[in-house]
Amino acid sequence: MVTARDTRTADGRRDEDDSPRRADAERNIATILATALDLFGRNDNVSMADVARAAGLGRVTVYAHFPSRADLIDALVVHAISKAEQAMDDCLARSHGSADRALADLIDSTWQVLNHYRRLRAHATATLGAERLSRHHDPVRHRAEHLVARGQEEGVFRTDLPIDWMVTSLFSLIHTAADEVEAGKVTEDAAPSLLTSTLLAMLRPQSPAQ
Amino acid sequence: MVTARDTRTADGRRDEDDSPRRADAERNIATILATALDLFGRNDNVSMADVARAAGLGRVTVYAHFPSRADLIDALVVHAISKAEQAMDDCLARSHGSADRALADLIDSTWQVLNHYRRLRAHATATLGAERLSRHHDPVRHRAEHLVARGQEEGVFRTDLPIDWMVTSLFSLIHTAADEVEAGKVTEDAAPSLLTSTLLAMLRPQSPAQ
DNA sequence: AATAACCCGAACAACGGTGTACGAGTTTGA
DNA sequence: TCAAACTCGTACACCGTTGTTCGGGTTATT
Repeated sequence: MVTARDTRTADGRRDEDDSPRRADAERNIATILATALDLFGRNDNVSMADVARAAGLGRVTVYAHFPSRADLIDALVVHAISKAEQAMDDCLARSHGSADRALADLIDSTWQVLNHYRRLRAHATATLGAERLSRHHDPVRHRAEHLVARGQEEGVFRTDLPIDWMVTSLFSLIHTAADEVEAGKVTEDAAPSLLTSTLLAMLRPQSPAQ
Repeated sequence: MVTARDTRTADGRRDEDDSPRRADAERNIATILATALDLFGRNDNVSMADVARAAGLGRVTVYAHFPSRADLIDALVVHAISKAEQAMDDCLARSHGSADRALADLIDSTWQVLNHYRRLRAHATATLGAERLSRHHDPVRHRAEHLVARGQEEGVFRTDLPIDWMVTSLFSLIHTAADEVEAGKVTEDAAPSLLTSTLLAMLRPQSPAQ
Protein backbone atom coordinates (compact mmCIF):
# COMPACT_ATOMS: atom_id res chain seq x y z
CA MET A 1 0.00 0.00 0.00
CA VAL A 2 3.07 2.22 0.17
CA THR A 3 5.37 3.22 -2.64
CA ALA A 4 9.04 2.32 -2.37
CA ARG A 5 10.28 5.84 -2.54
CA ASP A 6 7.76 7.40 -0.28
CA THR A 7 9.31 8.31 3.02
CA ARG A 8 8.02 10.16 6.04
CA THR A 9 9.29 13.44 7.37
CA ALA A 10 9.75 14.03 11.07
CA ASP A 11 6.17 15.13 11.51
CA GLY A 12 4.83 12.10 9.67
CA ARG A 13 3.71 13.96 6.59
CA ARG A 14 4.02 11.99 3.40
CA ASP A 15 6.56 13.11 0.83
CA GLU A 16 5.82 12.19 -2.74
CA ASP A 17 8.88 12.74 -4.87
CA ASP A 18 11.44 14.34 -2.61
CA SER A 19 14.64 12.53 -3.63
CA PRO A 20 14.62 12.23 -7.42
CA ARG A 21 15.09 8.76 -8.84
CA ARG A 22 18.01 7.81 -10.99
CA ALA A 23 17.46 7.83 -14.73
CA ASP A 24 17.54 4.06 -15.19
CA ALA A 25 15.11 3.56 -12.33
CA GLU A 26 12.70 5.99 -13.91
CA ARG A 27 13.05 4.17 -17.20
CA ASN A 28 12.44 0.78 -15.62
CA ILE A 29 9.37 2.01 -13.80
CA ALA A 30 7.99 3.19 -17.12
CA THR A 31 8.63 -0.17 -18.79
CA ILE A 32 7.14 -2.03 -15.86
CA LEU A 33 4.01 0.09 -16.07
CA ALA A 34 3.71 -0.29 -19.81
CA THR A 35 4.37 -4.02 -19.79
CA ALA A 36 2.00 -4.64 -16.90
CA LEU A 37 -0.75 -2.61 -18.52
CA ASP A 38 -0.33 -4.69 -21.64
CA LEU A 39 -0.28 -8.02 -19.77
CA PHE A 40 -3.21 -7.24 -17.51
CA GLY A 41 -5.09 -5.96 -20.52
CA ARG A 42 -4.73 -9.24 -22.38
CA ASN A 43 -4.39 -12.16 -19.98
CA ASP A 44 -5.99 -13.09 -16.73
CA ASN A 45 -3.94 -14.65 -13.92
CA VAL A 46 -0.95 -12.39 -14.28
CA SER A 47 1.68 -12.78 -11.56
CA MET A 48 4.42 -10.40 -10.54
CA ALA A 49 6.88 -12.88 -12.00
CA ASP A 50 5.09 -12.66 -15.33
CA VAL A 51 5.34 -8.90 -15.31
CA ALA A 52 9.03 -8.99 -14.42
CA ARG A 53 9.82 -11.53 -17.11
CA ALA A 54 7.87 -9.66 -19.78
CA ALA A 55 9.56 -6.43 -18.78
CA GLY A 56 12.99 -8.07 -18.98
CA LEU A 57 13.70 -7.31 -15.34
CA GLY A 58 14.23 -9.25 -12.17
CA ARG A 59 11.31 -9.97 -9.95
CA VAL A 60 12.94 -8.25 -7.01
CA THR A 61 13.41 -5.11 -9.07
CA VAL A 62 9.70 -4.92 -9.64
CA TYR A 63 9.15 -5.28 -5.91
CA ALA A 64 11.71 -2.56 -5.33
CA HIS A 65 9.45 -0.08 -7.10
CA PHE A 66 6.07 -1.51 -6.22
CA PRO A 67 6.25 -3.02 -2.74
CA SER A 68 3.11 -5.04 -3.21
CA ARG A 69 0.90 -6.28 -5.96
CA ALA A 70 -1.79 -3.86 -4.88
CA ASP A 71 0.59 -0.95 -5.34
CA LEU A 72 1.29 -1.97 -8.89
CA ILE A 73 -2.37 -2.34 -9.72
CA ASP A 74 -3.14 1.00 -8.15
CA ALA A 75 -0.43 2.76 -10.12
CA LEU A 76 -1.70 1.01 -13.23
CA VAL A 77 -5.21 2.25 -12.68
CA VAL A 78 -4.06 5.81 -12.08
CA HIS A 79 -2.00 5.66 -15.24
CA ALA A 80 -4.78 4.23 -17.37
CA ILE A 81 -7.36 6.65 -16.07
CA SER A 82 -5.18 9.66 -16.74
CA LYS A 83 -4.60 8.47 -20.28
CA ALA A 84 -8.31 8.02 -20.87
CA GLU A 85 -8.99 11.38 -19.30
CA GLN A 86 -6.52 13.05 -21.60
CA ALA A 87 -7.92 11.35 -24.69
CA MET A 88 -11.42 12.47 -23.78
CA ASP A 89 -10.30 16.04 -23.13
CA ASP A 90 -8.47 16.20 -26.42
CA CYS A 91 -11.58 15.05 -28.21
CA LEU A 92 -13.97 17.31 -26.35
CA ALA A 93 -11.74 20.31 -26.95
CA ARG A 94 -11.91 19.97 -30.71
CA SER A 95 -15.53 18.82 -30.66
CA HIS A 96 -17.89 21.12 -32.49
CA GLY A 97 -21.63 21.20 -32.88
CA SER A 98 -24.29 19.33 -30.99
CA ALA A 99 -23.78 16.78 -28.27
CA ASP A 100 -24.67 13.78 -30.37
CA ARG A 101 -22.00 14.67 -32.92
CA ALA A 102 -19.57 15.17 -30.07
CA LEU A 103 -20.48 11.80 -28.63
CA ALA A 104 -19.86 10.10 -31.94
CA ASP A 105 -16.45 11.74 -32.12
CA LEU A 106 -15.74 10.73 -28.56
CA ILE A 107 -16.55 7.10 -29.23
CA ASP A 108 -14.47 7.10 -32.37
CA SER A 109 -11.36 8.44 -30.73
CA THR A 110 -11.43 6.91 -27.28
CA TRP A 111 -12.90 3.48 -27.49
CA GLN A 112 -9.54 1.75 -27.93
CA VAL A 113 -8.15 3.59 -24.94
CA LEU A 114 -11.07 2.52 -22.80
CA ASN A 115 -10.44 -0.98 -24.06
CA HIS A 116 -7.22 -1.35 -22.06
CA TYR A 117 -9.05 -0.12 -19.03
CA ARG A 118 -11.51 -2.96 -19.43
CA ARG A 119 -9.74 -6.11 -18.23
CA LEU A 120 -7.65 -4.12 -15.83
CA ARG A 121 -10.93 -3.34 -14.14
CA ALA A 122 -11.45 -6.96 -13.17
CA HIS A 123 -8.01 -7.21 -11.59
CA ALA A 124 -8.47 -3.88 -9.87
CA THR A 125 -11.84 -4.75 -8.38
CA ALA A 126 -10.37 -8.01 -7.14
CA THR A 127 -7.26 -6.48 -5.57
CA LEU A 128 -8.54 -3.07 -4.55
CA GLY A 129 -12.06 -2.48 -3.35
CA ALA A 130 -14.93 -1.68 -5.68
CA GLU A 131 -15.41 1.68 -3.97
CA ARG A 132 -11.79 2.75 -4.20
CA LEU A 133 -11.78 1.82 -7.85
CA SER A 134 -14.90 3.78 -8.63
CA ARG A 135 -13.36 6.80 -6.92
CA HIS A 136 -10.47 6.58 -9.38
CA HIS A 137 -12.97 5.95 -12.10
CA ASP A 138 -15.04 9.02 -11.37
CA PRO A 139 -13.32 11.69 -13.50
CA VAL A 140 -13.92 9.73 -16.68
CA ARG A 141 -17.52 9.15 -15.79
CA HIS A 142 -18.06 12.81 -15.00
CA ARG A 143 -16.99 13.87 -18.45
CA ALA A 144 -19.44 11.48 -20.06
CA GLU A 145 -22.22 12.51 -17.71
CA HIS A 146 -21.62 16.12 -18.54
CA LEU A 147 -21.81 15.43 -22.24
CA VAL A 148 -25.03 13.46 -21.88
CA ALA A 149 -26.57 16.22 -19.77
CA ARG A 150 -25.60 18.74 -22.42
CA GLY A 151 -27.28 16.57 -25.03
CA GLN A 152 -30.43 16.45 -22.95
CA GLU A 153 -30.53 20.25 -22.69
CA GLU A 154 -30.02 20.51 -26.43
CA GLY A 155 -32.89 18.10 -26.96
CA VAL A 156 -30.83 15.55 -28.87
CA PHE A 157 -30.80 12.98 -26.03
CA ARG A 158 -33.77 11.45 -24.28
CA THR A 159 -34.72 12.60 -20.79
CA ASP A 160 -36.84 9.65 -19.68
CA LEU A 161 -33.88 7.70 -18.31
CA PRO A 162 -31.51 8.52 -15.43
CA ILE A 163 -28.17 9.88 -16.57
CA ASP A 164 -26.34 7.31 -14.46
CA TRP A 165 -27.92 4.48 -16.34
CA MET A 166 -27.31 6.08 -19.73
CA VAL A 167 -23.61 6.56 -19.03
CA THR A 168 -23.26 3.10 -17.55
CA SER A 169 -24.87 1.57 -20.63
CA LEU A 170 -22.60 3.67 -22.78
CA PHE A 171 -19.42 2.33 -21.21
CA SER A 172 -20.82 -1.15 -21.00
CA LEU A 173 -21.41 -1.34 -24.73
CA ILE A 174 -18.00 0.09 -25.50
CA HIS A 175 -16.41 -2.62 -23.39
CA THR A 176 -18.58 -5.19 -25.11
CA ALA A 177 -17.46 -4.00 -28.50
CA ALA A 178 -13.85 -4.32 -27.41
CA ASP A 179 -14.52 -7.89 -26.29
CA GLU A 180 -16.07 -8.69 -29.65
CA VAL A 181 -13.10 -7.30 -31.51
CA GLU A 182 -10.77 -9.37 -29.38
CA ALA A 183 -12.86 -12.46 -30.02
CA GLY A 184 -12.58 -11.80 -33.74
CA LYS A 185 -16.33 -11.45 -34.22
CA VAL A 186 -16.14 -7.79 -35.17
CA THR A 187 -13.38 -6.12 -37.13
CA GLU A 188 -11.51 -3.24 -35.62
CA ASP A 189 -12.73 -0.95 -38.39
CA ALA A 190 -16.38 -1.87 -38.13
CA ALA A 191 -16.61 -1.37 -34.37
CA PRO A 192 -16.86 2.44 -34.17
CA SER A 193 -19.74 2.77 -36.61
CA LEU A 194 -21.47 -0.18 -34.99
CA LEU A 195 -21.11 1.49 -31.64
CA THR A 196 -22.26 4.94 -32.69
CA SER A 197 -25.33 3.70 -34.52
CA THR A 198 -26.25 1.51 -31.54
CA LEU A 199 -25.56 4.08 -28.86
CA LEU A 200 -27.16 7.04 -30.59
CA ALA A 201 -30.29 4.98 -31.15
CA MET A 202 -30.26 4.20 -27.47
CA LEU A 203 -29.82 7.80 -26.34
CA ARG A 204 -31.99 9.64 -28.89
CA PRO A 205 -35.35 10.98 -27.76
CA GLN A 206 -37.96 8.30 -28.27
CA SER A 207 -41.05 8.71 -30.37
CA PRO A 208 -44.19 9.03 -28.20
CA ALA A 209 -45.58 5.79 -29.63
CA GLN A 210 -43.67 3.73 -27.08
CA MET B 1 -12.69 -33.71 -16.18
CA VAL B 2 -14.38 -36.96 -15.14
CA THR B 3 -17.40 -37.37 -12.90
CA ALA B 4 -17.04 -39.45 -9.76
CA ARG B 5 -19.70 -41.94 -10.70
CA ASP B 6 -18.74 -42.41 -14.28
CA THR B 7 -17.21 -45.80 -14.81
CA ARG B 8 -16.06 -47.64 -17.85
CA THR B 9 -17.43 -50.89 -19.23
CA ALA B 10 -15.21 -53.65 -20.55
CA ASP B 11 -15.08 -52.14 -24.03
CA GLY B 12 -14.22 -48.72 -22.69
CA ARG B 13 -17.57 -47.15 -23.46
CA ARG B 14 -18.63 -44.49 -20.97
CA ASP B 15 -21.61 -45.20 -18.74
CA GLU B 16 -23.46 -42.17 -17.51
CA ASP B 17 -25.86 -43.13 -14.74
CA ASP B 18 -25.74 -46.89 -14.53
CA SER B 19 -25.68 -47.45 -10.77
CA PRO B 20 -28.16 -45.04 -9.20
CA ARG B 21 -26.87 -42.82 -6.41
CA ARG B 22 -28.18 -43.06 -2.91
CA ALA B 23 -30.83 -40.51 -1.94
CA ASP B 24 -28.62 -38.49 0.39
CA ALA B 25 -25.86 -38.31 -2.19
CA GLU B 26 -28.32 -36.99 -4.74
CA ARG B 27 -29.50 -34.43 -2.23
CA ASN B 28 -25.98 -33.31 -1.39
CA ILE B 29 -25.07 -32.93 -5.03
CA ALA B 30 -28.08 -30.68 -5.45
CA THR B 31 -27.11 -28.54 -2.47
CA ILE B 32 -23.51 -28.31 -3.66
CA LEU B 33 -24.68 -27.16 -7.06
CA ALA B 34 -27.10 -24.62 -5.64
CA THR B 35 -24.64 -23.28 -3.09
CA ALA B 36 -21.81 -23.07 -5.58
CA LEU B 37 -23.99 -21.31 -8.11
CA ASP B 38 -24.88 -18.79 -5.47
CA LEU B 39 -21.30 -18.29 -4.30
CA PHE B 40 -19.79 -18.03 -7.76
CA GLY B 41 -22.60 -15.68 -8.69
CA ARG B 42 -21.76 -13.25 -5.89
CA ASN B 43 -18.09 -13.45 -4.94
CA ASP B 44 -14.88 -13.81 -6.85
CA ASN B 45 -12.08 -16.00 -5.51
CA VAL B 46 -14.27 -18.88 -4.45
CA SER B 47 -12.38 -21.97 -3.35
CA MET B 48 -13.63 -25.53 -3.05
CA ALA B 49 -13.35 -25.13 0.71
CA ASP B 50 -15.67 -22.14 0.54
CA VAL B 51 -18.23 -24.13 -1.39
CA ALA B 52 -18.03 -27.03 1.04
CA ARG B 53 -18.37 -24.79 4.09
CA ALA B 54 -21.30 -22.86 2.63
CA ALA B 55 -22.99 -26.13 1.71
CA GLY B 56 -22.48 -27.48 5.21
CA LEU B 57 -20.47 -30.41 3.90
CA GLY B 58 -16.94 -31.66 4.15
CA ARG B 59 -14.45 -30.65 1.54
CA VAL B 60 -13.71 -34.27 0.68
CA THR B 61 -17.37 -34.88 0.08
CA VAL B 62 -17.42 -32.19 -2.56
CA TYR B 63 -14.40 -33.79 -4.20
CA ALA B 64 -16.17 -37.14 -4.02
CA HIS B 65 -18.84 -35.83 -6.37
CA PHE B 66 -16.78 -33.41 -8.44
CA PRO B 67 -13.24 -34.79 -8.81
CA SER B 68 -11.79 -31.47 -9.82
CA ARG B 69 -12.63 -27.84 -9.71
CA ALA B 70 -13.14 -27.83 -13.45
CA ASP B 71 -15.76 -30.55 -13.12
CA LEU B 72 -17.73 -28.48 -10.67
CA ILE B 73 -17.59 -25.40 -12.86
CA ASP B 74 -18.63 -27.40 -15.88
CA ALA B 75 -21.60 -28.93 -14.08
CA LEU B 76 -22.49 -25.48 -12.83
CA VAL B 77 -22.49 -24.06 -16.33
CA VAL B 78 -24.61 -26.88 -17.66
CA HIS B 79 -27.05 -26.42 -14.82
CA ALA B 80 -27.28 -22.66 -15.21
CA ILE B 81 -27.71 -22.86 -18.96
CA SER B 82 -30.48 -25.39 -18.74
CA LYS B 83 -32.29 -23.24 -16.21
CA ALA B 84 -31.99 -20.19 -18.43
CA GLU B 85 -33.07 -22.25 -21.42
CA GLN B 86 -36.15 -23.44 -19.60
CA ALA B 87 -37.08 -19.95 -18.41
CA MET B 88 -36.79 -18.63 -21.94
CA ASP B 89 -38.85 -21.45 -23.38
CA ASP B 90 -41.58 -20.95 -20.79
CA CYS B 91 -41.72 -17.30 -21.66
CA LEU B 92 -41.64 -17.77 -25.42
CA ALA B 93 -44.37 -20.41 -25.23
CA ARG B 94 -46.84 -18.05 -23.61
CA SER B 95 -45.63 -15.07 -25.60
CA HIS B 96 -48.24 -13.55 -27.84
CA GLY B 97 -48.17 -10.83 -30.41
CA SER B 98 -45.23 -9.16 -32.03
CA ALA B 99 -41.57 -9.81 -31.36
CA ASP B 100 -40.95 -6.59 -29.48
CA ARG B 101 -43.70 -7.42 -26.99
CA ALA B 102 -42.23 -10.90 -26.68
CA LEU B 103 -38.79 -9.46 -26.06
CA ALA B 104 -40.11 -7.22 -23.32
CA ASP B 105 -41.73 -10.23 -21.68
CA LEU B 106 -38.54 -12.21 -22.07
CA ILE B 107 -36.46 -9.55 -20.37
CA ASP B 108 -38.96 -9.24 -17.56
CA SER B 109 -39.03 -12.91 -16.75
CA THR B 110 -35.48 -14.04 -17.40
CA TRP B 111 -33.14 -11.26 -16.49
CA GLN B 112 -32.62 -12.48 -12.94
CA VAL B 113 -31.86 -15.96 -14.19
CA LEU B 114 -29.31 -14.63 -16.63
CA ASN B 115 -27.86 -12.65 -13.75
CA HIS B 116 -26.52 -15.78 -12.05
CA TYR B 117 -24.98 -16.81 -15.31
CA ARG B 118 -23.07 -13.54 -15.37
CA ARG B 119 -20.24 -13.86 -12.85
CA LEU B 120 -20.12 -17.57 -13.36
CA ARG B 121 -19.04 -16.73 -16.86
CA ALA B 122 -15.80 -15.19 -15.64
CA HIS B 123 -14.92 -18.26 -13.59
CA ALA B 124 -15.89 -20.53 -16.44
CA THR B 125 -13.80 -18.72 -19.02
CA ALA B 126 -10.87 -18.84 -16.61
CA THR B 127 -11.17 -22.53 -15.80
CA LEU B 128 -12.59 -23.90 -19.05
CA GLY B 129 -11.71 -22.50 -22.44
CA ALA B 130 -13.58 -19.64 -24.03
CA GLU B 131 -14.59 -21.89 -26.93
CA ARG B 132 -15.92 -24.70 -24.79
CA LEU B 133 -17.93 -22.20 -22.81
CA SER B 134 -19.45 -20.59 -25.85
CA ARG B 135 -20.48 -24.04 -27.08
CA HIS B 136 -22.44 -24.48 -23.87
CA HIS B 137 -23.68 -20.96 -24.23
CA ASP B 138 -25.01 -21.41 -27.73
CA PRO B 139 -28.56 -22.66 -27.09
CA VAL B 140 -29.46 -19.55 -25.11
CA ARG B 141 -28.02 -17.31 -27.77
CA HIS B 142 -29.87 -19.13 -30.51
CA ARG B 143 -33.22 -18.46 -28.90
CA ALA B 144 -32.48 -14.76 -28.68
CA GLU B 145 -31.17 -14.66 -32.23
CA HIS B 146 -34.30 -16.33 -33.46
CA LEU B 147 -36.48 -13.82 -31.67
CA VAL B 148 -34.53 -10.89 -33.06
CA ALA B 149 -34.72 -12.33 -36.56
CA ARG B 150 -38.47 -12.74 -36.18
CA GLY B 151 -38.71 -9.13 -35.11
CA GLN B 152 -36.77 -8.06 -38.19
CA GLU B 153 -39.15 -9.96 -40.45
CA GLU B 154 -42.09 -8.38 -38.70
CA GLY B 155 -40.54 -4.97 -39.23
CA VAL B 156 -40.39 -4.09 -35.54
CA PHE B 157 -36.60 -4.44 -35.27
CA ARG B 158 -33.98 -2.63 -37.29
CA THR B 159 -32.13 -4.49 -40.04
CA ASP B 160 -29.08 -2.28 -40.41
CA LEU B 161 -27.08 -4.09 -37.75
CA PRO B 162 -25.80 -7.69 -37.67
CA ILE B 163 -27.92 -9.97 -35.52
CA ASP B 164 -24.84 -11.16 -33.65
CA TRP B 165 -24.12 -7.69 -32.45
CA MET B 166 -27.71 -7.00 -31.50
CA VAL B 167 -27.94 -10.12 -29.38
CA THR B 168 -24.54 -9.50 -27.82
CA SER B 169 -25.56 -5.99 -26.88
CA LEU B 170 -28.80 -7.35 -25.51
CA PHE B 171 -27.08 -9.73 -23.10
CA SER B 172 -24.43 -7.21 -22.28
CA LEU B 173 -26.94 -4.66 -21.08
CA ILE B 174 -28.84 -7.25 -19.08
CA HIS B 175 -25.62 -8.18 -17.30
CA THR B 176 -24.90 -4.51 -16.74
CA ALA B 177 -28.30 -3.99 -15.19
CA ALA B 178 -27.66 -6.89 -12.85
CA ASP B 179 -24.36 -5.31 -11.83
CA GLU B 180 -26.10 -2.03 -11.12
CA VAL B 181 -28.71 -3.71 -8.98
CA GLU B 182 -26.00 -5.48 -7.02
CA ALA B 183 -24.13 -2.20 -6.56
CA GLY B 184 -27.32 -0.66 -5.19
CA LYS B 185 -27.50 1.98 -7.90
CA VAL B 186 -30.69 0.61 -9.40
CA THR B 187 -33.56 -1.00 -7.51
CA GLU B 188 -34.60 -4.50 -8.38
CA ASP B 189 -38.04 -3.24 -9.40
CA ALA B 190 -36.83 -0.46 -11.63
CA ALA B 191 -34.43 -2.59 -13.61
CA PRO B 192 -36.83 -4.37 -15.99
CA SER B 193 -38.52 -1.23 -17.26
CA LEU B 194 -35.16 0.49 -17.53
CA LEU B 195 -33.90 -2.42 -19.58
CA THR B 196 -36.87 -2.72 -21.89
CA SER B 197 -37.03 0.99 -22.67
CA THR B 198 -33.28 1.02 -23.37
CA LEU B 199 -33.15 -2.17 -25.37
CA LEU B 200 -36.23 -1.54 -27.46
CA ALA B 201 -34.92 1.89 -28.37
CA MET B 202 -31.72 0.20 -29.43
CA LEU B 203 -33.40 -2.44 -31.58
CA ARG B 204 -36.27 -0.46 -33.10
CA PRO B 205 -36.01 0.57 -36.74
CA GLN B 206 -34.28 3.91 -36.93
CA SER B 207 -35.76 6.98 -38.56
CA PRO B 208 -34.06 7.72 -41.89
CA ALA B 209 -32.76 11.04 -40.53
CA GLN B 210 -29.71 9.35 -39.02
C1' DA C 1 -29.92 -56.72 10.51
C1' DA C 2 -26.48 -56.57 7.32
C1' DT C 3 -24.15 -54.69 3.52
C1' DA C 4 -22.86 -51.24 0.65
C1' DA C 5 -22.86 -46.49 -0.05
C1' DC C 6 -21.81 -42.42 1.88
C1' DC C 7 -19.96 -38.63 4.91
C1' DC C 8 -16.40 -36.79 7.76
C1' DG C 9 -12.09 -34.84 9.81
C1' DA C 10 -7.44 -34.93 9.80
C1' DA C 11 -3.43 -35.16 7.64
C1' DC C 12 -0.25 -34.97 3.69
C1' DA C 13 2.10 -33.70 -0.70
C1' DA C 14 2.47 -30.62 -4.37
C1' DC C 15 2.05 -26.33 -6.51
C1' DG C 16 2.15 -21.43 -7.33
C1' DG C 17 2.07 -16.89 -5.72
C1' DT C 18 3.66 -13.23 -2.45
C1' DG C 19 6.97 -10.82 -0.03
C1' DT C 20 11.73 -10.54 2.25
C1' DA C 21 16.83 -10.97 2.91
C1' DC C 22 21.45 -11.11 1.42
C1' DG C 23 25.58 -10.53 -1.23
C1' DA C 24 27.67 -9.29 -5.32
C1' DG C 25 27.70 -6.95 -9.58
C1' DT C 26 26.54 -2.78 -12.56
C1' DT C 27 25.20 1.90 -13.69
C1' DT C 28 24.43 6.83 -12.55
C1' DG C 29 25.55 11.21 -11.35
C1' DA C 30 28.54 14.72 -9.09
C1' DT D 1 36.84 8.55 -9.75
C1' DC D 2 33.98 7.26 -6.24
C1' DA D 3 30.03 6.71 -3.50
C1' DA D 4 25.33 6.07 -3.78
C1' DA D 5 21.74 4.20 -6.27
C1' DC D 6 20.21 0.54 -8.65
C1' DT D 7 19.88 -4.25 -10.44
C1' DC D 8 20.33 -9.18 -10.23
C1' DG D 9 20.02 -14.11 -8.84
C1' DT D 10 19.30 -17.11 -5.37
C1' DA D 11 17.27 -18.56 -1.59
C1' DC D 12 13.92 -18.65 2.00
C1' DA D 13 9.53 -18.42 4.68
C1' DC D 14 4.69 -18.02 4.39
C1' DC D 15 0.27 -18.70 2.75
C1' DG D 16 -3.82 -20.48 0.34
C1' DT D 17 -5.53 -23.83 -2.93
C1' DT D 18 -5.78 -28.22 -5.07
C1' DG D 19 -6.20 -33.01 -4.94
C1' DT D 20 -5.41 -37.50 -2.40
C1' DT D 21 -5.34 -40.97 1.29
C1' DC D 22 -6.94 -43.27 5.32
C1' DG D 23 -9.73 -44.89 9.10
C1' DG D 24 -13.77 -44.59 11.55
C1' DG D 25 -18.52 -43.17 11.92
C1' DT D 26 -23.30 -42.59 9.78
C1' DT D 27 -27.04 -43.44 6.75
C1' DA D 28 -29.80 -45.52 3.24
C1' DT D 29 -31.30 -49.66 0.99
C1' DT D 30 -32.54 -54.89 0.61
